[in-house]
Amino acid sequence: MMNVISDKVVSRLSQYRRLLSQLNQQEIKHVFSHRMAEEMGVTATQVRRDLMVLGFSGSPTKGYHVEDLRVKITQFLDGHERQLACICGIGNLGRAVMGYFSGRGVSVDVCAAFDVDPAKVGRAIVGRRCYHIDELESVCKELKLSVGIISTPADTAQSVAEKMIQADIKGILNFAPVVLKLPSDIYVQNMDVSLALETVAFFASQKRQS
Amino acid sequence: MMNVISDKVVSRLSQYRRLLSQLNQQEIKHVFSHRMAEEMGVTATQVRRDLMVLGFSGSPTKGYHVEDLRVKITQFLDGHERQLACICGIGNLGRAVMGYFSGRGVSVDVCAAFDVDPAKVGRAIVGRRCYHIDELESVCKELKLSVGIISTPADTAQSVAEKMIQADIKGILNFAPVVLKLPSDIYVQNMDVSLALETVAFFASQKRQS
DNA sequence: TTGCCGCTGTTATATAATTCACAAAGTTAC
DNA sequence: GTAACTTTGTGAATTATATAACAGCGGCAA
Ligand SMILES: NC(=O)c1ccc[n+]([C@@H]2O[C@H](COP(=O)([O-])OP(=O)(O)OC[C@H]3O[C@@H](n4cnc5c(N)ncnc54)[C@H](O)[C@@H]3O)[C@@H](O)[C@H]2O)c1
Ligand SMILES: NC(=O)c1ccc[n+]([C@@H]2O[C@H](COP(=O)([O-])OP(=O)(O)OC[C@H]3O[C@@H](n4cnc5c(N)ncnc54)[C@H](O)[C@@H]3O)[C@@H](O)[C@H]2O)c1
Repeated sequence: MMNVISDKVVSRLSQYRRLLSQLNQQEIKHVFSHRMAEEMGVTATQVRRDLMVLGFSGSPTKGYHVEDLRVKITQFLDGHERQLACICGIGNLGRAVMGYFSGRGVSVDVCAAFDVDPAKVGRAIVGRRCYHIDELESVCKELKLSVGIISTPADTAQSVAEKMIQADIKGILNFAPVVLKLPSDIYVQNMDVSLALETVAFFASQKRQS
Repeated sequence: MMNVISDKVVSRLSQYRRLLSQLNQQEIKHVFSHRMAEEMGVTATQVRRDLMVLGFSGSPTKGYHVEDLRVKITQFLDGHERQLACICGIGNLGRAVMGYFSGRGVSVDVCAAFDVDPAKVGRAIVGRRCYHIDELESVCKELKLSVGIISTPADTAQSVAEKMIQADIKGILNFAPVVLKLPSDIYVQNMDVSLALETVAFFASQKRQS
């Protein structure tokens, strides 16, 4: 079994890559861990530690080669093939997400949309055809999608997730405010905006008193 | 200084409250930690440990009183007054968030919107007037807002955050894919959807190989 | 050359978060 | 009444995560 890696490290690697792309555009060839750390709001030690998992070496005098490191991270994160995703629930949020990730050259491409609303099914949403949720399995298997995004109402999220699993999807990004009950071999990340907002509100009101 | 509490605990408390509201609607009066744990996908010990910070006691025979606990959590999280928030950047994502949190009876109310686009400023967005970003300080101070949501493009997020601080905002929920550089007395939570999606994609592709 | 200097890579340590384990206490069975 | 359960509350142990510490190396100044 492959050496286990925490999702925090993966997330930071993804952030490093983003930063490296920016540095690349600014024609910066080399960068020190301190610089990366400062831009990302972490410590230099953390940066070096994270990069250890890649087996990528920098030079003590020049730092890390920006483009080489970017490529190395991309190889590590994306493996070989580009990742494809689908999204279920093309409401207000779903449409925004779809518009953001569809097309533009980011590393994950959201290439299929699903809904149950007859007003949406069959029509094109931000340039992609919207399928009926019943077509999920066939479309996903055909396109070999491995990632699903749930932006349906909370009460349908569980059933949508189960349909995704039927369609061989292995990772889910869930915007619905529910805890999905799924087999442990499915990776789930919740993006619960309400929870996040309430957490921010709590600390904001605490800071207010001081 | 008040005993420090981690954001993870705050977030879970908020989730417990959500669950308790549901149980309340189902007319369930008492609940055991095991039940709550199962619904939330955590351990029973964690539930009890989290509830310790409230100083709320359950009964070994009946468990926790649903409504009393809900009220206790609400007092703890919201303090006394209802929290008010503003949102800057009424694009695709901002409009969705605005529509979701404006009005409906959740604990945080997004009651003011700001943008720079002349096509939006002055008009009503999902029932609320959209102000120009230059009015941020005066409006926020007048309404005593303490929370800000950033959904502007990445390259303007830092300047928007600084304007929020000028307006006495103490907590920020940031959707823009940048690390904000702010004084340490401002609480920031990043909702980086791209990072989350890439993280999910990574683990999905890993599961695929096994 | 020689002796610093600043950076990387990595081990050791510290802190944070979670789980284990169990005493205390109410309930039920009989 | 009391023995057997069940669950809470919480100190202790464990695990996860982040920081500190430092050896090793190459450049550079004198
Ligand atoms: N909009 C926000 O900013 C926001 C904030 C916090 C949480 N959320 C959560 O995100 C989710 C989506 O929010 P939204 O505002 O876009 O909701 P929405 O009501 O605008 O959209 C939901 C969409 O899902 C579709 N749908 C319903 N059942 C379906 C099914 N079984 N299969 C496929 N599609 C189905 C509906 O037809 C609709 O188009 C909700 O769970 C909501 O709680 C949204
Ligand atoms: N839409 C998504 O699903 C998604 C996903 C990941 C990240 N994001 C991030 O969220 C942010 C918003 O995304 P979006 O899709 O809504 O973008 P958008 O371009 O649709 O909207 C941006 C809005 O911000 C306004 N704006 C620009 N400068 C401003 C300023 N200085 N003050 C106030 N308003 C200003 C613009 O007029 C526009 O209305 C971006 O940073 C984006 O990277 C969005």
